[in-house]
Amino acid sequence: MADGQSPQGETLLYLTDEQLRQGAEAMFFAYRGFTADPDRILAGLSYGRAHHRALHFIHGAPGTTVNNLLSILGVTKQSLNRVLRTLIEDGLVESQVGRTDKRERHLYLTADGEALEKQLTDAQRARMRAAFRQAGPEAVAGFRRVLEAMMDPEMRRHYQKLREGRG
Amino acid sequence: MADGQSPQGETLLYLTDEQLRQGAEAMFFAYRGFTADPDRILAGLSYGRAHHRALHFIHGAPGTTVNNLLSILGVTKQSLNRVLRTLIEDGLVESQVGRTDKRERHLYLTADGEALEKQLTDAQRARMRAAFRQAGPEAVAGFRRVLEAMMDPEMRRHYQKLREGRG
DNA sequence: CAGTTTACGTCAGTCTTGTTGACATTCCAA
DNA sequence: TTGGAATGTCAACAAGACTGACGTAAACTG
Repeated sequence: MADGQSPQGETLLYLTDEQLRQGAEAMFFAYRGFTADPDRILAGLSYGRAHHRALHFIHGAPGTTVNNLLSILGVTKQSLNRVLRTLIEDGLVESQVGRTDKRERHLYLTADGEALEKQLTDAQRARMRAAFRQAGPEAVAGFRRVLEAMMDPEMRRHYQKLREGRG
Repeated sequence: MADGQSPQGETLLYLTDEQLRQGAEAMFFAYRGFTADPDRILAGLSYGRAHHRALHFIHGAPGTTVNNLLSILGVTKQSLNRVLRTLIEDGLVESQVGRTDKRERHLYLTADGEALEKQLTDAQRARMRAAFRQAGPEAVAGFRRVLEAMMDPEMRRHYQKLREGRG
C-alpha cells in the first residue's frame, strides 16, 4: 500500500492498514479488561459503570459543579442526573449549593463515597499496575502518548486540566 | 508512596497511584475518541456500535460461527442474535448452515456488508493513523504492549489468534 | 427594573444493547 | 435409541444513553 512507505522511502510499518486494524482490536479487547474488575464489584451493588465514572471524577475534582462533570463525562444532564440522584440518596455524594453562585451545585464524596471509590479504583489499578509493570516505563510513556493523540481536542483539554490540578 | 520506589531504589514513577490514575483517565477519554467517528456514521443508519463490532470481526474472520463470534465479543448469544438478525435482514451479512454440523451458522459479509465495514473502519482508522503518526513508532509499540498486558487472558488469546490468521 | 440567559432538576418517551428464561433443533455418545 | 450437550431463536426485561418539554432560581444585562 502507498501508506506502507513514507515519501522519503522510510518504512512506516506501524501505519499499515493491518497495524491500524490490530491497534483497533487491541483497544477493544483492552478496554474490556480495563472495566471488567470494577464492573464485577458494581454488579452486586445495583450500580453500574456510570456510577463509577461519577465517583471517579468527583473524587479527582472535589467541589466540581454538575455542568463541569457533564462536559467531562460527555453525557446529557438527564443521564447524569439519574446516576447522581441515586448516589446522593444513598449517601455517597453530597451536593452543596454554591456560595457565590447559588445556581451551582458543588459535588463532594462522603466518607462512604470515598470508600467505594477507593474499592473500585483499587480493583482497576491492580490490573493497570500489573500491565504497566510488565510492559515497562518506555511502553507506558508510549501508551499515554498514543492515547492522548487519539482523544478529541475537548477531551484532551479536560485530561490535561485534570493532570495539572493534581500535579 | 511506597510504590514510587522499587526495592532497588530505582525510580518507578510510572507505577505511582497518580500515574495509574492518569492512565485510567487516558483510557476513558481515548476510548471515547476511538469510537466517535464510526458512531457518527452509524447514528444515521439506525445501527449501533454492536453492529460495527459484528461487521468488523466477520470481515476479519469470514465463515466464523456464531459461537466463535460470541466468545470474541463477550456478549450473550441473544444479544448478538438481535444484531445479527437485522444485519442479515438488511442484506449485509449472510448466514450459511454448516455442512458438517448443521447446528452451526457460518457468517459472511455480502458486498454491501463489506462496503459498510470499510466505511466505518476507514473513519476509525483515519484517527488512529493520525494518532500513530503523531506519537511515532516507539510510542505505538509501547501502546500495544500495554494494551496487550491489560487484556483478560482469554481476550488476549483471541487477539493473538486474529493476528496470526492475518500474518 | 424588566427581560434574558445560565444552571440545575424533573417528567415522559424512545433507542441500543446488555441480561434471563424458555424452547427447538441437531449432534454425539452411552 | 435415548439423553445430554451444543447451537441458535423468541420473548420479556433492565441499564443507560438520548431528545424534548417544562419549571425554578439565580445571575446578568440593557
